Amino acid sequence: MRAEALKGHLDGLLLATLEDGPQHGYAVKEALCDATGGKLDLPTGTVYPALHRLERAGLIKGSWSVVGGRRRRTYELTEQGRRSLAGARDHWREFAAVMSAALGGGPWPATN
Amino acid sequence: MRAEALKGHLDGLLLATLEDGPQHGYAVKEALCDATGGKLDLPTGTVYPALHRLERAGLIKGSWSVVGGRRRRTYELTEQGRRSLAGARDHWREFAAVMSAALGGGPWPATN
DNA sequence: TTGCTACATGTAGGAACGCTACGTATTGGA
DNA sequence: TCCAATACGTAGCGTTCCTACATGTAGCAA
Repeated sequence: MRAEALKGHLDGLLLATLEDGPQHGYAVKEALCDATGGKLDLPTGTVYPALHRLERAGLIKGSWSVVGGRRRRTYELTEQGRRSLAGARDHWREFAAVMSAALGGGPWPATN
Repeated sequence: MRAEALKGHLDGLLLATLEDGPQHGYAVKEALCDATGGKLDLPTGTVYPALHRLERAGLIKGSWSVVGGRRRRTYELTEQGRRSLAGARDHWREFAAVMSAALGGGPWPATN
């Protein structure tokens, strides 16, 4: 996976991962890895700053806790984050349509 | 269309536009705009530097000419560029699959 | 008890990319 | 005469993600 390919699309992925319930950062990273069959194994230096950015933007809300002697920062979607996620999905659909139209080679890949 | 969304995907679009035959920069920009129903109206400050980059990378080859009193730099795909385009299509398919898997909200948008 | 791995969070610095804003020049229509 | 469309270009900026490093706990194996 090219490094730059993700640019501008990471926020939506993080928000989507938090849609099913609150998660701490490391769990979000693992969930994304699992959901994509290991194809999206983000470095922590990518995940944590992105979560901080989302929190500053008011899209997620974090709170500290301690589980098993390890401190955790658990994040949950805010109402604004939920709206932003819906927007991200719309934008992705439009972007993917534009890319497929311009890139050619078949309108849509097989659902494999 | 978000500004950052395109990052890392522009090269493939430009190469795909040149696949059907040589084009000059401005025509490439127009072709992309047409192919996407005006949704991808790239500024010239994006197109020209990108073409220069592709030429430096050896993926396209440019030559000057004058048409109607206006100087043009016409670009055509190199063999390496053709291979790169095929790779870009593969990468896009994989990236789109990963995004759709992680973003949720339906596996693939309708083919509209 | 030493060492390693997994878990869990964080920052500093850098590289890449696309955009904004500008500049230059010609053609042709209002 | 003025402006839009055509056609090319660059400088500088902001954003983003990555690499590399730092910190600390828990648990397991040697």
